Amino acid sequence: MSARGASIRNGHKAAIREENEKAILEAAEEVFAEYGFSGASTSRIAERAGIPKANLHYYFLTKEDLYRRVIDNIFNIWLEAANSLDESDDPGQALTRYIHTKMDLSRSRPLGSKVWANEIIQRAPIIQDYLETTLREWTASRAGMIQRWIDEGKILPIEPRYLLYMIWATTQHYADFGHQITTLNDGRELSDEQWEEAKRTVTEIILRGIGIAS
Amino acid sequence: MSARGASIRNGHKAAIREENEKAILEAAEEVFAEYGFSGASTSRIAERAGIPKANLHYYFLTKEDLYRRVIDNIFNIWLEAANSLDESDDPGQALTRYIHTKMDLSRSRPLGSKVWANEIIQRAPIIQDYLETTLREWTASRAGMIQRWIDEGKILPIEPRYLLYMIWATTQHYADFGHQITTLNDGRELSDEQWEEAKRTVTEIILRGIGIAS
DNA sequence: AATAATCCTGACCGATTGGTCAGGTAAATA
DNA sequence: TATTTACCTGACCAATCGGTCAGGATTATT
Repeated sequence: MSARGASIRNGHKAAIREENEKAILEAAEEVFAEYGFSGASTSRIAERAGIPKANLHYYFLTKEDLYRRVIDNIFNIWLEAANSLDESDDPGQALTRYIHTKMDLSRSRPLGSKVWANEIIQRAPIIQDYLETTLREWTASRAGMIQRWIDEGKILPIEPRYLLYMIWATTQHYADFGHQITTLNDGRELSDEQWEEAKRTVTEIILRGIGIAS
Repeated sequence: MSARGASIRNGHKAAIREENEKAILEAAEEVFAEYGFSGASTSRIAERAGIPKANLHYYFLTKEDLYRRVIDNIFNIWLEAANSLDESDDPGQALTRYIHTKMDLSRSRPLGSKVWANEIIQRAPIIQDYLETTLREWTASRAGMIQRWIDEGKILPIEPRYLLYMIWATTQHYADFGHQITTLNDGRELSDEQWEEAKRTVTEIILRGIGIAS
């Protein structure tokens, strides 16, 4: 236990801190994803992290502190993925890359998407400021980019915002409603092949839908 | 109070029962939509319904009973809307009607959509049997219908299930993520005109995306 | 070896949870 | 009018909630 990875580089105490915070944050993401902020209990999070509740409160003063840390992590991952919709001459390339990135994220980090969904459904009591600053600016800039594609005749005239919402909705659906999709797939999670076909279908419909031949 | 509507037809007692159950169910839908099953508290529901908590437990034995009634109502409304995707020769007509119905439902009954979303995110602890019976059958039948359209060359070959998921995701997004959409609309809810444009955009992209010229 | 800093946790706190119950009030029935 | 039935609720219950705290254990520093 005392000779693992970070513990050598950072000293024993620092390593313990690192490990425990990580365990708590992972457990918290699970529980917040499933039950939302109010429905989640710190004792359940502590139990899933394998530590006493009092120890959880040693690392994170309050439930809200912990929640904010989880949301921060998710938002940063989301921001990174958002950059894949970059300024590009070719809307087909840019949108394909963005949709694929978001679909991959829905598969690799479904919990983050669920925490976000819960937070929005509850009217964003914690992250409203994110929505009004970072997200609003990002959306405006990307909507402007799409509008330019329209003005240059590269895609058909559609309201850019509703296209963005459609991409968000469709890709995140595979995370947030993953349980429903699994159930409708006879209880089995989508296989690699099915996942690829879903990505292809989603991308094709959207690109063709805005007038890009694939 | 004693001379209103149903009270005349059904007697005073029956009218009281009707009114109270309705008030409780409406309050419950609000609270369950916002906080999910575990996060919702019966005292909060009772308070919002304007009655003492003990009276709520007179009409609904347990929190789960009440939740089931709310879910039942929502599922029936959903089933009714689902029929708008009927057997039809013309996929363009059928899908347009279905998408419009689902969009209208997202606007008129956003709470129901949110309760459903919460339930699925929590892995459907209560309604798993619905998913495995009614929803599974409905989906299979509709997927078959879409496949026939493909076989007849009426639409492009895409996996029917992923088209259905796309329609569900996109339309329900306007209910579940309504707060985010409002925030990105400078804090104002979508106007009638914006709503119509959203419907039009969604319908156009999907229909064109599967090869139906509009 | 002594001291300081950090990690850890059982026991506890007041508040809230879902739910019960005895007993009261009002309306329907006889 | 008398009696049955249904509606209503303040007070209460054990369990759980988020959070605190005193004090022990371990590691780092001097």
